[in-house]
Amino acid sequence: MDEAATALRRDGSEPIAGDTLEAENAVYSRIFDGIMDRRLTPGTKLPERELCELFGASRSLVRRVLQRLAHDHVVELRPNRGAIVATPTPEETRQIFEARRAIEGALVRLAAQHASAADIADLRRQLRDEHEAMHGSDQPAWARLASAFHLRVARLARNDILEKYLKEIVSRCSLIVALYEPRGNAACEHDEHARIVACLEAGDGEAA
Amino acid sequence: MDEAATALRRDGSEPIAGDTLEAENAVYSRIFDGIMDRRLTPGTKLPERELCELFGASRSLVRRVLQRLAHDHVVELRPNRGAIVATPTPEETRQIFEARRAIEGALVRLAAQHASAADIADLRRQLRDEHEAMHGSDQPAWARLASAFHLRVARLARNDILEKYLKEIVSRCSLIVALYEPRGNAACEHDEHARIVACLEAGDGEAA
DNA sequence: CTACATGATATTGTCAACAATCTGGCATAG
DNA sequence: CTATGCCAGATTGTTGACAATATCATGTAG
Repeated sequence: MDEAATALRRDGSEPIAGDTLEAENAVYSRIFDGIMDRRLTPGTKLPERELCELFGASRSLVRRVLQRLAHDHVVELRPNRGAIVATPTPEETRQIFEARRAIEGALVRLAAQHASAADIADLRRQLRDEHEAMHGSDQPAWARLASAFHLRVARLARNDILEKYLKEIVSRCSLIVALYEPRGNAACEHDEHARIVACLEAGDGEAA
Repeated sequence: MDEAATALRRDGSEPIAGDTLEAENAVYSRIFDGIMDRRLTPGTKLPERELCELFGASRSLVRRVLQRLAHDHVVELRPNRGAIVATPTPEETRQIFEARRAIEGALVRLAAQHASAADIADLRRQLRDEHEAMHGSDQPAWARLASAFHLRVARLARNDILEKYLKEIVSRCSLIVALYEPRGNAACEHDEHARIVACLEAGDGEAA
């Protein structure tokens, strides 16, 4: 019944220690990453006591982290009934994809304006890793790299606000694929990524 | 010294009561509105004790509200030094306007797809009020109506995510004009609003 | 007069006990 | 057999006291 605990133990991280703020961010990240990697799937209960023991953290800290995750729409906070990993409804799913399309489009346009040669080189290197992982059998690594690609392009846009929005939306997409695609099928094509890099290099932002 | 308290008392609202969650939302709204109306200006301190007494709320509730506002980037939470109304830096200002342009563009496109005749009628009515307020001398009302217009268009897009993002960004814009435009000058033209409505009616979303 | 240390006060951060609410099993009635 | 009511245990929500830290005035040395 300690589903969350066993899932969270498999992340190979260090125990949490140090400054309070540091610790809070660490707990946040470990749960967030657990969701991104689909070790924590939609509907999984996140009992406070369990998280406290697992991370050696106080209840108030765990509580703050859960509220942050709730604000990011990655967990759902049901009054008096505890937190669970969020399960997007079909309507939410539609809106999430729509919003993603809109924001990623804006980001790519901005990235095209700001990208330097070095940035493009980094991106190509990333692309090569992705290619290898795709042909290798390391499926989870593939998925991680593929979404990292999107976030990297976002960073090139030099707009922290839109970047943060995309990060939030990507994490919600992760919930959706966990829900509706039991087998982790390819979400987006590798070739598309390559084409986007080419367009960025040409400074053509209209290739969204 | 009770700058925040005096500013917040001028909102003509009822005292807070009822369910805890309800009360939390009420406190959140009153502070948020205070910032939107520029009664609370950037840099204003928001001491916990003062807010507790003013709203008759517990410290933990006030604390949660401040964390929410901090997550919205409307207040800044300085460890051990309390909360203040956020003061956007020039770089943040640039990013905020850039993000606003991007998101509002996406929203208008979507609104054009979804808007019904009744929606357009509502919008025109809103526009008329705005027009009156502009020619009358009620400057604060004018500002409120003008930003309400943007949020109404956003609602027509039928995308809660992008709508929430715009709301966040609009509130940060409010901070910016409070900072950089001591006199509350016109932020955007009334005629532009009229043109946008016309484009929506024609179903032409490319008029951003 | 300025700069810096010092201590009293005020404010925020943390924790642990208590209260309120939900969960799940069991008994009972239909 | 299903449905309903109820009780014990577990979980979450809230409060108030205490600890840690910052603020500000005062005093002192340069």
